[in-house]
Amino acid sequence: MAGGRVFSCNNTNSVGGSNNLSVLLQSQRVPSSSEPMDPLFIPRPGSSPYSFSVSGTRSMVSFEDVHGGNRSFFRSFDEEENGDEDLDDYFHQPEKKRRLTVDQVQFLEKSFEVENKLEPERKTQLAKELGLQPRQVAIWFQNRRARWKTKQLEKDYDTLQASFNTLKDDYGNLLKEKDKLKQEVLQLTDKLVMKEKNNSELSDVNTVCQEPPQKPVDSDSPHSSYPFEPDQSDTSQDEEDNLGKALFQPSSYIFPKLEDNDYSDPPASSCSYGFHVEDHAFWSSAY
DNA sequence: TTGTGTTTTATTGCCTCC
DNA sequence: GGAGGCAATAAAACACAA
Repeated sequence: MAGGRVFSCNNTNSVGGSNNLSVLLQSQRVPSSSEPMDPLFIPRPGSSPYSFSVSGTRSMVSFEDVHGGNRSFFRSFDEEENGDEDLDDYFHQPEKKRRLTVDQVQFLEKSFEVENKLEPERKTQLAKELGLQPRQVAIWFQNRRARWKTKQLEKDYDTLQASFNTLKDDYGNLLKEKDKLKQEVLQLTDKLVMKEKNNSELSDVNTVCQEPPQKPVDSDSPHSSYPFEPDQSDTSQDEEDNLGKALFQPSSYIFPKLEDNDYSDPPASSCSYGFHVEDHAFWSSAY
């Protein structure tokens, strides 16, 4: 193991330590689990740094720069438990990594919830309260922030995954909708073509059966191509004819043949649907 | 009991800020 | 330049199946 710090003071609570510790702490104020902690988690004046129960896990406490009170605290426990012969081992063991007690961790967790950054004052205070080195507290917060960040990343990943799936579904639905609409447009186009075909056949029959026009053809007349127009007063019918004519003039188609990719790149104006510029003018005047 | 994977504590080196 | 944060990593402690 790298590093030269010695946090020795091996206190393995699993050796019946919790019970002894409880006895030892009987005279001290032990908050119940339901008792709310100080909001900033700076323990009350006069309360002991060990005023929490140790719930029997295998945990150890290290304390390098708090030899005074804390060491004597644990010496009391260990002397009771193991006797003097263990003390030498106790204080001369090679350095080992020590887990914090459950309560120390709980304390730190609460404090972390309040604020995940550690100002020097709070660090010192927490260290004092928990009987740890300030550096240990700092390290704990650092590692805790790293764990929090990892969790957060996992959450973010899940969120992104979920919204990706939603978007994917939406896209699939839109594709289906697009195909459906495309089919509809094709059907309507066919219908219109058929209708126009019938109309023009009917018109041919009329031309054959009727006599030539009596009136001279006015070349300036807007209806010059329709010499057999009905009464001029019937403007509605006239407009209808013009509309039908405009719709199927080669230069101004309203329903162009749809190519496979004609939706992939929307036109400059998504409302044009393949109209020529002059067709827009026509529609403006027609309505 | 042991092998193995996971979690926790701690170090190191680099970076940023004051 | 020192303090503090972070990422990467080591290593001890722990959990658990076989």
